[in-house]
Amino acid sequence: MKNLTERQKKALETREKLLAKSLELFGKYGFEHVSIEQITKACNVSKGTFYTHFPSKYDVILEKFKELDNFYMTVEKKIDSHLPASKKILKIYEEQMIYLTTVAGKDVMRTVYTAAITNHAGQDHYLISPQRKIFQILNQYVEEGIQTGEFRQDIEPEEMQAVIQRCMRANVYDWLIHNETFDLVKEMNYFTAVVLAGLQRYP
Amino acid sequence: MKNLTERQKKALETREKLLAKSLELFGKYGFEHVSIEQITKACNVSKGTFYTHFPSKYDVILEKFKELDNFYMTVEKKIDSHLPASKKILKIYEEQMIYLTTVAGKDVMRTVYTAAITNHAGQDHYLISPQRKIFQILNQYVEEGIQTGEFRQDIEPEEMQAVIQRCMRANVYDWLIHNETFDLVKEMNYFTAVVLAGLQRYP
DNA sequence: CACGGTTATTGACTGTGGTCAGTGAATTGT
DNA sequence: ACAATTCACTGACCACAGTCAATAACCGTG
Repeated sequence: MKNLTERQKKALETREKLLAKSLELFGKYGFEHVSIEQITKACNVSKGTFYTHFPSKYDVILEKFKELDNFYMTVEKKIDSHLPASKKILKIYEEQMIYLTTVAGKDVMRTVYTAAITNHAGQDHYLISPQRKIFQILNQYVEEGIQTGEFRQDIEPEEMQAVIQRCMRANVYDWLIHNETFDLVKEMNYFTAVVLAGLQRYP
Repeated sequence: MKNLTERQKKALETREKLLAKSLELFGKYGFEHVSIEQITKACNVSKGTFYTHFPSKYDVILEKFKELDNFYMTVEKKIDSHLPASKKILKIYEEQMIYLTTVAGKDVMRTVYTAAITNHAGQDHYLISPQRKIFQILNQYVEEGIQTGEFRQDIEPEEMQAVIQRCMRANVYDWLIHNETFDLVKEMNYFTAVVLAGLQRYP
């Protein structure tokens, strides 16, 4: 990490400067009210430089979004391991939604969820990448729930995991398309509770 | 409808021509690979003319999408009124998903679902408009299910309706972000079955 | 018919995301 | 130390969605 040439260090500096300034301006004026020119002028570099460091305007946002995933490392530890799987899932989703509304913000999420749809590259979007920590945690909870007999036994774990994950996107998407008056934390709790009831073995 | 001046008839003709040609080209090359110039040139009108008839490129697609809603009028009649509410919901969703994949197409839906997110007008998008026939039908089924005691009694009808509607968007959205190998009809059936199980009174 | 108002139409223009051939300074090889 | 090469950086350029002042064809009214 430290064996960089002078030139590479300069380049990295430029990149960091662009990244920081981009996020600052996006935060201040909103993603689509900030032009690349505005960013590069504020950093005293040319427009082309932006594109040597980022494939597109959108990728800056994605970078921030990916970084957010680190957050889940800490959340996992906050969850009491003795809780039943369904409670763990509800809890981690609640924490996530609080985070999305207060830290990430609607603008970042809007951008990510839009880009996932208009993804023209061959492979799937990061949004559904199995690499994401949040999915690894959730998948583990689901398996746990099946093994302890808390959840139904007639559904394959992979399918149950897909259902749980879709559940998350459903609520975030609805949050994004509703103008205000949509309490993401509350809605997520409500919706997920219903889904979890559907996954539970009847008592 | 017939008391139109010569001029208005010509204008309407232009509009129809633009609409038809747009949809033809979108179908052939994909929404974002067709430019407004391309459309207007093919219709022998100027670029500005397009914008006197449509607020934006996207609105042409929305027009088609709205028209699709007429489809539900006929579907409703196909459903056996003696079925339990949950079966009716599953059935109408199945019909809808078949329609979306075979008639509407991923490109149209992608456009609509993207526009719903990036909606900057004050009001909500057509996608969640209570005016939509499909929602009126679904809401009726839900109320039916509550009244007959098929569904839980501890959830407000509005909330249950919101859950059912979100269920639909969840599956369509996931269909849009997955590259191929996503069977919308099957996934919808699966997911909705779980949600309906969660809404049912335990036997 | 004539004339004033209406409105569909035009196309040059703007703003913006993204491209790319060219440049020169840092780096590497000898 | 010098030449060859790499690559961060430049800015003119392109494509395209959307705008708008000007125009001309048409309309209703006297």
